[in-house]
Amino acid sequence: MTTTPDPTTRLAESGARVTGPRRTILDAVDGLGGPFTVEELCAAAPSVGRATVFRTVKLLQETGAVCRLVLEDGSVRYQRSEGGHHHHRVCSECGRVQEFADAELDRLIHANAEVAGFELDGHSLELYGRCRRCA
Amino acid sequence: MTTTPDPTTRLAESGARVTGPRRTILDAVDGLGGPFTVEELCAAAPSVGRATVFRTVKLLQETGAVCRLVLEDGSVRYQRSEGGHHHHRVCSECGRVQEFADAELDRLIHANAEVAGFELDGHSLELYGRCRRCA
DNA sequence: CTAGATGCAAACGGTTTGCAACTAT
DNA sequence: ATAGTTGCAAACCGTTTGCATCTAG
Repeated sequence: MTTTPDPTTRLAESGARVTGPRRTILDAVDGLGGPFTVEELCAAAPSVGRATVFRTVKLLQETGAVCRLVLEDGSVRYQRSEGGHHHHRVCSECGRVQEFADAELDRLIHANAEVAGFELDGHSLELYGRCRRCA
Repeated sequence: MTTTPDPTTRLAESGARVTGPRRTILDAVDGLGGPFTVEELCAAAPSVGRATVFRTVKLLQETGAVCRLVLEDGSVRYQRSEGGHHHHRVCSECGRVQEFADAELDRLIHANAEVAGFELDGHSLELYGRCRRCA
């Protein structure tokens, strides 16, 4: 199976420094567990400046440790990620978000693009509803 | 086939008034043709106040005459829509966006949710790449 | 006639930036 | 030693709001 280096390792490997504030933010992300706004992350890591939180979230997105997700109403949240290509199931009840991959779905998406003569670079798919626990 | 009332009719049917500014905005939307930002729409309808443009875009979204779309980089644009459930193929080259529906894909998405015990309310799917003309 | 719509300008919330001080490597 | 990182505050940008005026129905 694919190795999923921990966020700190990812940072180092991407050439970024592993600093105090960044560790603090990574801990806060783990602590939050679920999807979070930058605002919430700031609250969870009060010792770190706002600008640094924004900069770090962007950095973590680039390294794949965190992924951006767009809720049904268009608002933006982030969440700890295993990285790689995946989609989301967003629960409108508890707010939790499941990552999932579905090769069959991806295949069909590629087929759809092909038929339309569309040269596919990427795609995003988000499911909205209630998770097993909340349904 | 499904009747797709023109935007003006939609407005009237939804109980909203058909006013001068709203007509101006609808014309501007048609004039722009492709996806647009509110900023661009303001420029295309300079006689209408900014706030009204925002309010009207929201209104048009609600009536389904216009749909919101999220680009790969997370930025938001709007575009004239036929309404109803559909997905998008976004061309990164020319910026054009094709609406499409794909029953087979929708079926698979529902199946995916079902297997996961997820009670699906809705979903969004956006394809990114280059359209036939640009590829 | 009157509820709904408009324009303006001010307020807003989230995000970015310039810069001088700091620190991981 | 030095390029990368941080904190702060100010700037920014897209969007919303309060309010007095106007107008479609």
